[in-house]
Amino acid sequence: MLDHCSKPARMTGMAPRTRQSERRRQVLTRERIIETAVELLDAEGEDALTVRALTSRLATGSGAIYWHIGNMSELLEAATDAVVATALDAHPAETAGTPRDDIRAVALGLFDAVTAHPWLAAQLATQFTRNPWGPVTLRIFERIGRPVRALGVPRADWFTTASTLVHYLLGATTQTRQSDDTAPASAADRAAFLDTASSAWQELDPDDYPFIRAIAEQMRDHDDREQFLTGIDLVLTGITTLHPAPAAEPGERLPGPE
Amino acid sequence: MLDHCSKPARMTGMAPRTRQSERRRQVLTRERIIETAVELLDAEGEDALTVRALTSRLATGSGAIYWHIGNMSELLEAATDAVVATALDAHPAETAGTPRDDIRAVALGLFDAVTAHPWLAAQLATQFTRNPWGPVTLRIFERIGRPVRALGVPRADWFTTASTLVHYLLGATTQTRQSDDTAPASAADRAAFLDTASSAWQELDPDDYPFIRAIAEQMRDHDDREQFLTGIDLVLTGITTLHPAPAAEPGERLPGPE
DNA sequence: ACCTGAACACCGTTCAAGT
DNA sequence: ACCTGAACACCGTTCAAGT
Repeated sequence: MLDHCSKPARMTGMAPRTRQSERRRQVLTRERIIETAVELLDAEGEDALTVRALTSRLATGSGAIYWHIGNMSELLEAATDAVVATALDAHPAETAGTPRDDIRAVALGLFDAVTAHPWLAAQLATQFTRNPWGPVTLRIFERIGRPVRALGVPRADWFTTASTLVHYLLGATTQTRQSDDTAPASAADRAAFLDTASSAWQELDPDDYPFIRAIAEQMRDHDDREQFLTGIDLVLTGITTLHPAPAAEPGERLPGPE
Repeated sequence: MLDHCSKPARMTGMAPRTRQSERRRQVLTRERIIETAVELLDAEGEDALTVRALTSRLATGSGAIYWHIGNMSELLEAATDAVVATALDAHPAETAGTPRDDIRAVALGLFDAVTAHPWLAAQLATQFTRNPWGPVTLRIFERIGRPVRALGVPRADWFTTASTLVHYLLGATTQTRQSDDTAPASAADRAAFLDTASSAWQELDPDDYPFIRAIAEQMRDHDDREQFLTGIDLVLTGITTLHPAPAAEPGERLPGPE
């Protein structure tokens, strides 16, 4: 008989077994803490997620939180992972037609998640740098990798190709938003922001920033989502140019080598 | 006559005028604070940069810091910008031959800076998400944009093309490193890390993570720098495929349209 | 103009103690 | 096993006061 739990917060993915049917509104679980964290982040932004705020929302003490969760950055990771998971599940890869569509679906899922949860961009970036092969990265990588394989990319290039796509994806989703954490920008706010930025760019020193000055108007008129998809297409073009796909009927499912 | 400085920390790029020749070792300036911040970050990692640590290194009070600097995140931005600036200056764009070489030079400059300053990856990511068009992004964008233009990309696509490249670049540099902040990983540490990660991947559920399992060995044997450059080439291939360059002598300098 | 440093209003985390 | 909540060791930032 092993003492399976003398130190807390270890069994990461496992809900504590419920003996009868417990009123879930009352029991404190890891899942409930994560849920509440996401609510707090959505409602009041990243700075509002403190253990004190959690304890008051959950009507417990800080010790209770730490019994379930380990520490704050673990909670942030779990919250990010949860949101990313549902974002990716929103577009199940099997549904779409071509591998290209699958990749676009994953990309748009992430993009929409970031606009729905303004705190997510910063957390994705943090997760990605602090824990490059943590659950969040792994999840995205897997979802991108499958269509990369189906695209007909040779096995030896799977890792490199998927990495490139994921890197672009993370870079792009991560820059996508200029609102502050609490108030998702309205369309008007956004236009105003782009307008002032664009004007500021035109005032830059012509010797230091000729290129920025040259694209100032383009940037004012650009649409983030569209630009995002164009970038994906550019990377996909690179992939299919370097690794021309084996001939196949359009819409047919490619199993990929091996 | 205008009172140019009733509120502090406003004249961002301007050194306070020195009347005679002041012993610079003694005067506290914005630049000296930034320098010290970088030293602190390099030596002890991101968590070690506190205003208390700064005051003791600089032998002042916290108020002195705030007279020059505004707040902590402004300091972080300035430190990041300073390091990025010298990283990009290490490979002046004019030196290299083709636009492709210029782009690679910028990319490698950033890559090397991130490995030399382990805290930089996280800060780049933060700067990029919190302040998408701040000085750091602008600087990189300009440096990438010039060769994009020289590549012969049509004017209408300058912004989109440069964005894609920058997004990939940031994503890739940002994931590049798994050491903790204080101890840059030795080659052996790195190999051990990749080895355990690779093994862990092989243990993943075959239903949930077939792709990750399939690339586990590739990832163990991969080299970050090489993978980084391969990604750049892939994106460049996408660019030149979508926008074939006008014919020109190899090595000849293209001014770009307009 | 520039700097001091005590004080304020927070943090995350721990841990003896309860049930 | 699970939770309480006071206490600890920090933070960034402010501001009256000095020169």
